[in-house]
Amino acid sequence: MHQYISEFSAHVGKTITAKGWIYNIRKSKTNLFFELRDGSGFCQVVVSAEKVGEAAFAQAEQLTIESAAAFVGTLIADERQKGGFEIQADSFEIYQIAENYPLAQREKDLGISFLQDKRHLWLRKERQWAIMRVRNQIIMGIHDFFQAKGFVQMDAPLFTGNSCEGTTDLFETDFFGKPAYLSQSGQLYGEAMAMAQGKIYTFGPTFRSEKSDTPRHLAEFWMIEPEMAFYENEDNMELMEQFIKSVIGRVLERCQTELKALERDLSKLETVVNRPFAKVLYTDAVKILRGELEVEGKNALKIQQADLENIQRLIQEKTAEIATREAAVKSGTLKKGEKAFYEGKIISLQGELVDLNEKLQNIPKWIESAKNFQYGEDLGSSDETVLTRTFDAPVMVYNWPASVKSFYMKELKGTDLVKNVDLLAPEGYGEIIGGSERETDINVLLRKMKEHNLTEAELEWYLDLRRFGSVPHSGFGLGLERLVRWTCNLPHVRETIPFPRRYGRLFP
RNA sequence: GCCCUUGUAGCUCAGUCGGUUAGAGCAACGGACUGUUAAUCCGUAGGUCACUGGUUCGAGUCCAGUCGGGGGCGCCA
Repeated sequence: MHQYISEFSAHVGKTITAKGWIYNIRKSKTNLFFELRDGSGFCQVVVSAEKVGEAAFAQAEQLTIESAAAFVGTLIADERQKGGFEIQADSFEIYQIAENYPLAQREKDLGISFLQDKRHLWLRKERQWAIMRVRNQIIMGIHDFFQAKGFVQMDAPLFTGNSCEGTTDLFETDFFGKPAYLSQSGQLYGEAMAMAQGKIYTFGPTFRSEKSDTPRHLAEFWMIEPEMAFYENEDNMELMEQFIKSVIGRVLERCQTELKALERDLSKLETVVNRPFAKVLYTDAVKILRGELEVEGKNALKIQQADLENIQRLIQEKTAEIATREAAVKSGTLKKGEKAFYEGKIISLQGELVDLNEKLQNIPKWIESAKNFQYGEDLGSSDETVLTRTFDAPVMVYNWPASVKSFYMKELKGTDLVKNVDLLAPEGYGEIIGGSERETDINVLLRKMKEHNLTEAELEWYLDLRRFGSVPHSGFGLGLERLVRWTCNLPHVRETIPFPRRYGRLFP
C-alpha cells in the first residue's frame, strides 16, 4: 500500500511509499532532487548516493521528466518544499523512463497554440491540475447546495425535436431519418419536471453551433438549470445569490492549495461570499453605463478613463525598463547568468506590452459603446465589463425589455419589460447566469411564440403545462465553465474543461 | 459574420535598409559541482524561415493568394 501526498501530514517521520511522476529535476554530484506529483499533490523526493548506494544512484540518474516511479523513504515536513513535504528515499522502483518530454518547461514559457495541441499532457501541469480540482469542488458544491434544499436532480434529453428558444444555431443530427438537434437548454423539460417534483435542477452538457470564437464560448459546455414551482423572480434572485455564495465559499474552504497555485486574489472571492450582491434595474443599468447615474460616488465612464490613463503610464514604464535592460545587455558588463535573466525579462516585458497595447486600443471603443448605449438594447460584453467595474460584488440586472429576451419570460404588467435577471460576475467576467420567472398565461405564450416564429405543434406539450395547474415558477441557467473561469481568474474558458470543444477545435 | 494581429530550432523569441555561412534562452544529450528550489558552470546536437506563386542580380525580410494561431466585436451561459 502506498500513501498519497494529500495525506502526508498523517505520516510525518515514518517510512512511506509514494508513487507518481517526476515533475521537475535538480541535481548535483551526489544528490538528486525530484519534484514528484501523484495526482493528489506535489512534494520533493531526495535520492542521495550515500543513502541508496552508487549503483542505485546511477539508476536514479536515468529518471527523466514525466518518468514514473515509486519511492520508499522517510517523510519529513519541510516548509520550503512545494506541498510542504520531502521524502528522503531509501529505495525506489522505476515504472517507466519517459522520452524527451515536450512540455518540460514551465507553463509560462509555453505558447497557447502548442499547449492546446498537447491538451492531453497539458492537464498534468500544476495550474491545470489546480483548475480541474476547483472545477470538481464547484460541481460537488452545486449538487450539495441543491440537494440540501430538497431539489431533485433530473436529466433533460440531449436530442430534441424543437429548437427551444428559437434563436441560437443548433447542431443538427440524424435521428432515425428525422432531423434532431443537440440540446441547447434543458429548461422547457425542467419546467415540466418542476410541475411534478416542485424543485428540480438539471446538470448536463449543452451544445451551441454558433461560430463564437471568444474567451467566453464553447460549442459544448455544461449547464446547471434549476426550476422552482411557486417561485417569483424575487425568490429566484435570492436563491441565485445564496447559490453562488455557497459554491464560492466551498472552494475557499477546500481549495486553498489550488487557489494558491493559480495565484488567485482570495480577497476578491471573500468579497463575493461576504457582501450582498448588487440588484440593479435594467433601466438604471442603462443610466450607469451612460455615465448619468453614479454608484456610491463611482462613475462607470470615469473608471474606464482612469484605467486608460493607468495603462498609458504602464506602457511608458515598461518601455523604459526594456530600454534600460537592453542597454545593459549591450554594454557587455553583465555576467552570463545575469545577461540571460535580463534577456528573459525583456521578452516577458514585451509580452506584457502587447497585452497593454491591446487594452489601449479596446478601452476607448468600450467607452464609446457605453456612452452611446440605447434603452432597449441587449448589454454587449464590453458593456457588462464597464458596468460591473463600478461594483465589487456580482451584479444582478433585472427586468429587461421583452424585445431582447426569450418568449417564455413573464411579462411585467403595464410595461414592455419581462421579469428576468442576468447575474454578472465582477472583474470583467460578465454574464454567468441568465434566469427569469416564466409566463403562466397560455394566451400570452401563444402570442409570443408567434412573434418569435416558433411552431406551435412542436411545443404543444409545453403548452399543456399551462393548461393543467399553471402556477408562478422561475428558474435560471448557470454556465459551469464561466463560473470556473471566474473563480480561478482565467483568461479563457478553454482551460476550464478537460477537453474543450469550441469553434475551430475538435482535437485532442 | 466583421475588424486587428501573427507564423523563424522540440518550446519561447531576436533577426536592423532586401546582401556572405540564420542567432539567443529554455528543453534534450555529454561533462563539472556535497542540499537543489527557474540551481549554477563548461560543451554537443538541433533549421524545407507555414505553403504556393511573384518582384529582384539576390528574399527569413517586399507583394499576392492559401492554410494555421492569437486578440476584439456580434450571438450567448
